[in-house]
Amino acid sequence: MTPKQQALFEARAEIAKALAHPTRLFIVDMLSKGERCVRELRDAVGADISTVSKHLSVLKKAGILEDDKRGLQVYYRLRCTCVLSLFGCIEGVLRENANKQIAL
Amino acid sequence: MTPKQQALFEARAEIAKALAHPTRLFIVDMLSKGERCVRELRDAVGADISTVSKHLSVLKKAGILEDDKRGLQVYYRLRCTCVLSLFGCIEGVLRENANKQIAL
DNA sequence: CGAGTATTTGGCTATACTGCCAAATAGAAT
DNA sequence: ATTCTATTTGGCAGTATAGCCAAATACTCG
Repeated sequence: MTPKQQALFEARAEIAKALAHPTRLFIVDMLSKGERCVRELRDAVGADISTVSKHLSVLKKAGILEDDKRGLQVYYRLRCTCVLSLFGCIEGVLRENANKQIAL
Repeated sequence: MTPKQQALFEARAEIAKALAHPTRLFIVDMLSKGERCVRELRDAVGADISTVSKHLSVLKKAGILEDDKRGLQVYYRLRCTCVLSLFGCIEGVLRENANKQIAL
């Protein structure tokens, strides 16, 4: 693995890592239906608001979300919908797993 | 988040987690060109063979790879190419990040 | 069978992540 | 200006992950 490849795959892994958590996937899914403020997300997720806020900042840092403050609330939304096709990819693997009995 | 949703997003996160590491993404990329045995992957990755073996087992457990032993070697390959479209998705985010200056 | 080769597993340490609480910040409203 | 509300940040404890070495396994070949 050359340093150049290393850098490329690290960049990719940053994005994958940001998505590698059930709560964050849930948030992305929820935002695919439109922007939401932190409290709305907190209510849906059911965790401490500081926890939700930290998840949001992980997704934002990875470039998956963007936010803006309007009034007292901070609204988050998807920065590009291409992330959604990621779900499709992942579902593809899950379907495969269901079909061919996966042998561990 | 209902228990049902919880389960769904946990299943998805398992797959995302398996891909959330530069070395594992590199391995997936390499296997997209055809099956390889562990030693070949080790040479390309440049880590201890036990490390590579563990990465492979993570990917296999997630249902992304399958393997079979032929002679002395164990050959790994992609179980479904749908994972490759994941790269496309991720590249999409990276491109977006490059375009709109991402503000942290 | 016994030696040799490819891979996996166990064990350990170092590092990173998660989630909660409490405290800090930012801004709106009185 | 002070208070109140929404969100973020710091800090901590618990848990998980990564990578190496050494030992175990699985199998082939003499």
